[in-house]
Amino acid sequence: MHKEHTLTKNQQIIFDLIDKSPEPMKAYSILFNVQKKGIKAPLQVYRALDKLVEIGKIHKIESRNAFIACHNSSCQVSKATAFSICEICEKITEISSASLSKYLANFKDKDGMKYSKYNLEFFGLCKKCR
Amino acid sequence: MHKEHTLTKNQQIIFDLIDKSPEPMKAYSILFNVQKKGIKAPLQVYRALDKLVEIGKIHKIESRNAFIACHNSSCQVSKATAFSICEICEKITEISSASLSKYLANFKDKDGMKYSKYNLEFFGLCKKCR
DNA sequence: TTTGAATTGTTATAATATAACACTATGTAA
DNA sequence: TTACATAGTGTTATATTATAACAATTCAAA
Ligand SMILES: [Zn+2]
Ligand SMILES: [Zn+2]
Ligand SMILES: [Zn+2]
Ligand SMILES: [Zn+2]
Repeated sequence: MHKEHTLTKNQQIIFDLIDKSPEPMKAYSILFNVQKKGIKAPLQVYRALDKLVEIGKIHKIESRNAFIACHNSSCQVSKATAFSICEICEKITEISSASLSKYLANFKDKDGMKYSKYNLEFFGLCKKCR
Repeated sequence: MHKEHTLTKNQQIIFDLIDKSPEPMKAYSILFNVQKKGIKAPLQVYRALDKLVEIGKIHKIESRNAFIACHNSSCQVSKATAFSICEICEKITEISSASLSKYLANFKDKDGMKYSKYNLEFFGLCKKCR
């Protein structure tokens, strides 16, 4: 059902880095880490990030200005995202809950407005930090 | 039940500006608008914004780096926020839905983690732009 | 093989946010 | 009242995040 996107060289380099990272990465940290691979300017990073977000390979954690690889197979585009964020250790996990996504996908506000996209960020303390 | 916070001079000036604004305001636009009142530096703005967010008088729209006054009486702190964002005209409204907030306040993830705070941003087209 | 869309490389700059430090107000308690 | 703590202020400098503009290149579809 989902279209395969062949990543370009820069996109692949940057995706691999984010995918390997145990935590979300920030743009300039990505830049620092890929300079040895020939990616030298912020724009090269941001352009790859934009594309990777667009095709759903990564998501942006808005409250942290950081990027995380998507490991949720039912999530091929960044249109319905939910994250769990520990406010102490900053551990961030993508939430994959059928009931949550169903509830939010069907949510209508008072005007009957229906939404094509949402992003939800939960904050609290993870197991380890509690 | 909720504690009244007496705003300081800078906090009041900045709150009044945001509260009067028909749309969310960005920090440097706020700065520009309050310079005639003697607030000259970004830090003065950010400090007031931090405090106003903390006490729930305003909220930050994370995906837009913008600030909006809270008009939701049941929302005295910024711990459970939901917004509707039109992707064309950028009209942004705070959503006040008892069922939504109840659902999210009780949401537990797979690990049984319960959250103390959340922020939800819905994207779509408003009435006018549809 | 042309042609158009996407991607790249590059320099410069814009926009958003915080560090550090000295000072001032304000409230609370001895 | 005096002392103390907490919060707020003013200021300069700097860090962090993100985009504008333009020329060159790649690559697949018509
Ligand atoms: Zn995902
Ligand atoms: Zn933690
Ligand atoms: Zn509110
Ligand atoms: Zn609209």
